[in-house]
Amino acid sequence: MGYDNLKLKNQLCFPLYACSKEVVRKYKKHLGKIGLTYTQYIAMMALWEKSPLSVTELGNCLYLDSGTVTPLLKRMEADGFIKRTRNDEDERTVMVDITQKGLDLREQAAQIPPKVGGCLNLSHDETITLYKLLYKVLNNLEMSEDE
Amino acid sequence: MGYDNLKLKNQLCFPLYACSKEVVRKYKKHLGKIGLTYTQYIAMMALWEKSPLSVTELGNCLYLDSGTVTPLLKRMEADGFIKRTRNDEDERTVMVDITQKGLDLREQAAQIPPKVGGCLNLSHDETITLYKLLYKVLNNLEMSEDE
DNA sequence: TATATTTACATTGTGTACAATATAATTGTA
DNA sequence: TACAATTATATTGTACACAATGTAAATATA
Repeated sequence: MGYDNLKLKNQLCFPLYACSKEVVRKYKKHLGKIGLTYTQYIAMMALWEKSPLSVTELGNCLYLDSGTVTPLLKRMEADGFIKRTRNDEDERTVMVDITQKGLDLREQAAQIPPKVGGCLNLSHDETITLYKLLYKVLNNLEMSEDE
Repeated sequence: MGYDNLKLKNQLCFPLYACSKEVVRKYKKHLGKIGLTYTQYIAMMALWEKSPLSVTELGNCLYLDSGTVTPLLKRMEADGFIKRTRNDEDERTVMVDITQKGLDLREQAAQIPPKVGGCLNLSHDETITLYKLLYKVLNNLEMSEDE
């Protein structure tokens, strides 16, 4: 009985990948109504809390690189949610600020997490356990950058 | 203290999304050497185990829709890993088979999961717990298709 | 202070990912 | 058996996602 570790059922990565995709898909249905994609939504969450942020800082918060963040921010600026300004002190860095339109979105966005959370149907303990395990993996992966 | 449920730290979906992305990134580094992307890799896993599969069946296995699967399979066919054949009995369905080149890949692919698994650094119990919680969420999301 | 290095973003190219739509084959039904 | 409805796949358009590369500004060093 060979190749057991190549069965989808025996993978940890596959349910992780599929689960992430399905949760994001669920979010998208709600986010579409307020004009955000999922990636734009997590960018707004970072900015609602810590604006202004540089492009690099935002990318680090979200585990995204500049090839993703730059076009993402351009679309968000075109939609009027944020503003990008090149820093006066260091002309290399671009600062990202929220506009009033971006701030106004917060009220409606706050309704969404409980709706999606309800679909997951986990107990409080299960939620905490899953949360901790995910961050544990995330941290462990950062440790082993080299391999 | 408003909008606590909009902080990245308080989200479950965000570590899920980030974790999935980082694990896939880790896989990619190994998969590149054998000429596969991550999505192609999980498609091969499904096919190694259950080939032949129709496009729809494969899409269901992987939680992917035809807009993703069709171009994916076309690239894999161009690379010589699989073969697509329109079914004789039902001309609507396309059957996907593995080629010899695709079969030969299995040996090298089998080396990869333990390498990535090592980076996750979870105990046996933690791995089982995470696995079960991910499938629980995945199943619960399928139940609540409507909302 | 000239030059090498580093840093911060941006660009390019390839490959997903999915909603919405289109198309052709099959099946159900009057 | 015509024709409507369904099914299976493909196409289109938009938006990530990242590796590799490019570029300009800032910093370090001889």
